[in-house]
Amino acid sequence: MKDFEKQVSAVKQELEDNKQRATSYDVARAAGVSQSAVSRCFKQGGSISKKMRERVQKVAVELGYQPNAIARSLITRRSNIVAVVINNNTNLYYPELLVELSRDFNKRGVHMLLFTLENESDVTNMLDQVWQYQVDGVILAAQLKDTQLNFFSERSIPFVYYNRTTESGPCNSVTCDVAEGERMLVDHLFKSKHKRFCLLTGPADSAVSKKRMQGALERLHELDVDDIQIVAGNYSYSSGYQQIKTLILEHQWQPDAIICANDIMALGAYDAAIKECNLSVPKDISIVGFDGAEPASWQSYQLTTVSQPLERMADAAVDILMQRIENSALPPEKRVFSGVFIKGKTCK
Amino acid sequence: MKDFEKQVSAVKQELEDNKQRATSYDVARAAGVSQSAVSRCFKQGGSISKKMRERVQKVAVELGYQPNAIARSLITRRSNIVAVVINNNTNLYYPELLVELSRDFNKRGVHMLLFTLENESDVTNMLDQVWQYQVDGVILAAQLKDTQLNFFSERSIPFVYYNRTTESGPCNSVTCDVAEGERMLVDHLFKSKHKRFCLLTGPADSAVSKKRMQGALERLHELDVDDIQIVAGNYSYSSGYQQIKTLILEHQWQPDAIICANDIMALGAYDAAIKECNLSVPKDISIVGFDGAEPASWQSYQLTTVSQPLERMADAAVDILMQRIENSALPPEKRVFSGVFIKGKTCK
DNA sequence: TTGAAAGCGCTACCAC
DNA sequence: GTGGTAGCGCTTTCAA
Repeated sequence: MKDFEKQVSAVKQELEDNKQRATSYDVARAAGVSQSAVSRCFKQGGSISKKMRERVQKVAVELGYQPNAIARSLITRRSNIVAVVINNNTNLYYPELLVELSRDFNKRGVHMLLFTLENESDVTNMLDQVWQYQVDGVILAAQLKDTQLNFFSERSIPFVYYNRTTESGPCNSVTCDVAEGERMLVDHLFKSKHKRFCLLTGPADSAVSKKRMQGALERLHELDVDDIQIVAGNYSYSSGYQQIKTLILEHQWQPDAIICANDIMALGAYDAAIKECNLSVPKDISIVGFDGAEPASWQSYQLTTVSQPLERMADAAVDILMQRIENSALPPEKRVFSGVFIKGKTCK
Repeated sequence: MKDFEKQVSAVKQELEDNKQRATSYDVARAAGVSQSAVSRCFKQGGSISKKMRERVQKVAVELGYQPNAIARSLITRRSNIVAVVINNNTNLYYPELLVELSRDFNKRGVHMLLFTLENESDVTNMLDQVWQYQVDGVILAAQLKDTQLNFFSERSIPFVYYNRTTESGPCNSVTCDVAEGERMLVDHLFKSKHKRFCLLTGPADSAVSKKRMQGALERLHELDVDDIQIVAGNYSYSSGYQQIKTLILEHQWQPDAIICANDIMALGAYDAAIKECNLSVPKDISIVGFDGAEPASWQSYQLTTVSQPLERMADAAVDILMQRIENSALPPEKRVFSGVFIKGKTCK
């Protein structure tokens, strides 16, 4: 055994005895080089000779060495971690979003710290954590108060609002053109002679729902439709089901079109109309949603809806965020995508 | 203005000028105490007088100081971060899992680093990241090779296998008793005189699917049923739809019961039977799934299935993991939950 | 109870 | 290209 190998196994033994993880210093010792050399070896574009790199890498593998990301972050002030904040009581359209985001971030060597919000106290807690963990940036798929958004600006933490934006003032955001989408839906219904409209909303505190319903209402008013009933749901299948059942059977008010704030609720409305009210869709009543959620396309439903280009929106959010992380001087950017009208079979 | 306040605002100004984040040292300077005192103030059970605590906290708020979690982790060797690894091409039952886990972990002040796996290279990458980021523990809702699991053991990183377990040898795992669940389903079908069975599997590389199908098969064999056809799906709605359509229309083989590896695929099978094959469910054909996914309970479907106690399973996983993080000497533990039979309306 | 000093593992900068 | 040295922000001894 050569001296070199002897040294490596001695260090290895020592680490195992003390149940310690290998540090760059250990690798340096074992390889007989300086600690700086080890560091450079693991850094992109570090000036290092081929010989040295091979020598160090061999030892590193042998000792199971990987640079400690925590220590690195401490000095570079870059954690390579972004926070993704979602509001779990809203739209269940998000699971697919997470997969998309995760894919995009991983491609860039960035990791996702996940926060799911349930109530207001979770928000302040999340803000603290984001600050404590020095995350490089934040994707916000949850509504925050303006004062809470200021938290990020004050600390120069770049963030991107997903599926929502600020009304006044600039910020980074990625949204789907909701007004346009609702207009397509309303126009489609109006052209086929629908007269009595029911709007089934999401939770009262959902800005997304508010925006969507507002979009539909505006267009209806433009078209001089005024036979409109607004019913409060909460995005869930069962709320759609219950509310439509109640509206038609108990309140005896039967619309000829139901515009829902999201797809899942629309499916609940669909089932209620058919199973509870003995109506035929779309003959007796038309139903439209919004999102382009998976189940909406299932054969049993084939919902008429507007599909959000999820993948492109996620890409955009990641793109905007990463740009702002690399270069904090970049001005804010709002990217708006058009939804895609899906004809479906729930409108006559 | 008192000297004290003067000092605070001087430090504050300085930080703002340099766009720097407040450190414990800054707080110490502003409050006229030692840096150690500030540190103790933010540590649970740090020995510190009430007066000192108040003084420090007031300044900390003023300067927007929060301890830097990264620096803390470096020295405590505890990141308060756990990795959650999910396999995105499998069962879409997971979104709810994430919300559950997130809720549980947040309650304990622990954060989730999310990894979604798409292919084999993602696994090795994930392992590296887990190691680099010094995560305290791992929840594995994805199948890994035994050699990959060793990675964790060798480095004493506690992990919990979710919805899967090791056949041989101990490990921490939380599972649903699949064999028992499938037995309930098969018995239910058998009792109502079903004779010709189709098994619709998940992706070939899914251990969960394999386990479920195996459970069903074993019971069928015990009951001396041998008119069985196995069809390969991939967990998705469309695979269920296509495969059943093909089986019945093209291969002209019509089972009287279809046992699916998961719920979503069962819904696809259901729709195919009705829309494509003009069959009536459950009169002509019975269909069962596994999971207790949301859409399975929708009025249009009311699928007969076995529901996994998601919330309790998630709780258990978090519980087992956190215990191992606090005390690494704890022996491995496998917790098995019984699924709940949901009668539904897709079996005669 | 308090403060001084060491050091976690790394990168960044400097000479050489 | 290479090695020495300082120091990121914190916790943790150890004296006082």
